[in-house]
Amino acid sequence: MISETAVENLTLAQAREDLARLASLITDANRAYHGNDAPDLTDADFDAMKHRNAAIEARFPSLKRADSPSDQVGAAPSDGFGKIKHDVRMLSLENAFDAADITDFDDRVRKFLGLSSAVSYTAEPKIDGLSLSLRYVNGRLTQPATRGDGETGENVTDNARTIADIPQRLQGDNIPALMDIRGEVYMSHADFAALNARNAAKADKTFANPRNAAAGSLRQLDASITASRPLRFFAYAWGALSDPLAKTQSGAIARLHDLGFQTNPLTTLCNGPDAMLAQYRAIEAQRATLGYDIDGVVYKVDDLALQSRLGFRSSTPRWAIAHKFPAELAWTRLESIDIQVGRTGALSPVARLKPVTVGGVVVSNATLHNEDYIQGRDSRGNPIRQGRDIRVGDWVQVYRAGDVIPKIADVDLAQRPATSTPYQFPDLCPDCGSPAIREPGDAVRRCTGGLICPAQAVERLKHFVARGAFDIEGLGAKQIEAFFNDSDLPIKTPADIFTLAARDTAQPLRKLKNRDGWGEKSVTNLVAAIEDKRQIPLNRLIFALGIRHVGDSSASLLANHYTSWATFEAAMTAAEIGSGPEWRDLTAIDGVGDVLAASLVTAFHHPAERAAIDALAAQLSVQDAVQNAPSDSPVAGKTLVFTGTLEKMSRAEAKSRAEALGAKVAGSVSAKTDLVIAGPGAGSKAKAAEALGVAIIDEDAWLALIGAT
DNA sequence: GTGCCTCGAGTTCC
DNA sequence: CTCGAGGCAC
Repeated sequence: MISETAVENLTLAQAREDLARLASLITDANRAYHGNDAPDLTDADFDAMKHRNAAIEARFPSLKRADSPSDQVGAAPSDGFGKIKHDVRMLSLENAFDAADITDFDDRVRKFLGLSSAVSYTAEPKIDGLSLSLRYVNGRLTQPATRGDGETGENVTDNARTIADIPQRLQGDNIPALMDIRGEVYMSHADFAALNARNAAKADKTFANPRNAAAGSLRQLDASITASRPLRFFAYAWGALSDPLAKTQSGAIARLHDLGFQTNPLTTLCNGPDAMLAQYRAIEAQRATLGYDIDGVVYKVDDLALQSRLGFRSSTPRWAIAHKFPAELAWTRLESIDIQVGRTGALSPVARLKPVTVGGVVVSNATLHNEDYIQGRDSRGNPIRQGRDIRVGDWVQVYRAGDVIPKIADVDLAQRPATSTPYQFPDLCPDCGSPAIREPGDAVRRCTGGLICPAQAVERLKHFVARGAFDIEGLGAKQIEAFFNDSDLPIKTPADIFTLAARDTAQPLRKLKNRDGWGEKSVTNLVAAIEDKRQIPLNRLIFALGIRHVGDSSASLLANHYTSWATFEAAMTAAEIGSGPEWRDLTAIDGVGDVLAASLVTAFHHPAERAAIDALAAQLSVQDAVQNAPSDSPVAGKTLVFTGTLEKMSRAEAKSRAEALGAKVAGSVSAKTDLVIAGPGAGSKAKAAEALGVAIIDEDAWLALIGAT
């Protein structure tokens, strides 16, 4: 696909056409790469396309497109970086946007800990860069990794070694044998401006903002290029440590500084929310003169013992929060409203905007959530945007929520065309024409077509191959779309994926390798990737089915409860909604309520859906769930029930501690309960425990049991 | 019944 | 990342 007319022989018109084609191909390939989708192209093909694009641009500078791929950040494919699994996950932070969010945060912290006195927090600027985890073994830098998805990052060793702020070797005594030090790589305003000026002079690509410049520089495959880019680093956190750094967050930061790291000089200690908010205002006032980008202030509970008691929610720590500065805003025109159909049939309106730059990024789409949101109301009927509705043709104010998702903040009624009419939300599915119904009390309107609706079917398949589900390499969203519409070798249901190779072999013509852009090699790879997933853990299979209300976490609950596919499938088949032993067993799972249970049972009783599930299961070898008892704690694997008032810690804390030790915390006492921890005022649960002969201990005995003081 | 806390679902741009 | 809503504690 790259062998075309030599660049020097191109006519102007051909060149223009070629640039447009290359721009789209390269953009798609970049997207596929970064989205972990199908790698449609080999690196060699990708490089060839970029070279051709650059060559044509060099010969016809006037034709260079506004969206030229040579200007795209992060366009370099970076196959050269190895993957590194973080020992301790790199989490994100909960966000706060106003003073009330901060006082709420402080209230939650104190409530969780059962403290009425003030808590001390560190406050530091939130650097707008990219986070990096640096591993030091015996004081020597061994392995710097990017954040990645939090679980697994990329090894950027050579690049990180070129950053002056990152010590190769730590200073001082008593350096822990193993340390993962975390912080932010960033570029100063001055260095960013100089880099762009230098690049512009060389007709090289310029960067939209310092963050992109830092990210692009760190991801260079050639470390000498990274070395020529002036990157900096602030240390502010840590992962795995063989010895603690200090007893407090502020002490640990001071220690990091002593070890030779740069730490942010604006880090201060605040006693309670008033001091935190004062520091927020102080940092905001200095924002313009700092010389580097920050996007808010981060507060962390100072006492590390309290941090560890607070622990983590599924993806954020309870002991920290990011107080974000107000988002950047931009006005543009709303050109049209499109409706997308999701895998559950949800009709989601999307605003198509006249492209506008917001916070250094060109935005052309924005989410409109649902019908009410367009009309200017939230789900409770309260006005948003002072109740102003959104119409096609309006001037709208766009921002990027959390600096990512474009949303519409406001509408300029003075600019509204006199002819405009309120947006009419469709009541038929735009894809299959089935009625789209809004259940009472529901915010979304859903297509009732089910598997009949092609949009729903495709979205379900995309979910099936997504990360967390089957995660089949080389079979991403784009390939799913293509196979769904393929007349020779269609994939219409999950089972079709696993019969693909056999169907291909059965054909005399072997269509697979003759698909556009496909060859022997890509076929072998795809077939191998599919075979690789024929063995699948039970929880992944349950999640992949795409049953409404069954996400990642509920799928694991179900897998751990039923252990095997045979047991699970039999229980779902036998269950009746609202009654019977299977229903009671299902809804007794902590975290499974009536709605989720009904959704599961309905799916297994629906003839077409059931047929698809059976056909799929027949293709697979499902791995039983392994009960993991990670700790040797006496409560590991036990089911506990707390009742009455706990005096030394809150209920939430007791639950999270017990779970960290491998115990399951249930809400009510049953024959499966191993132990009841009863505080003063325990009533019916303690009685039930006595009746069932379940062991009962008091809070002090419980604390002794888990070795807490 | 009310008020948290989490999870699920949908979305954008790199 | 955000919103809605499910699930559970009080």
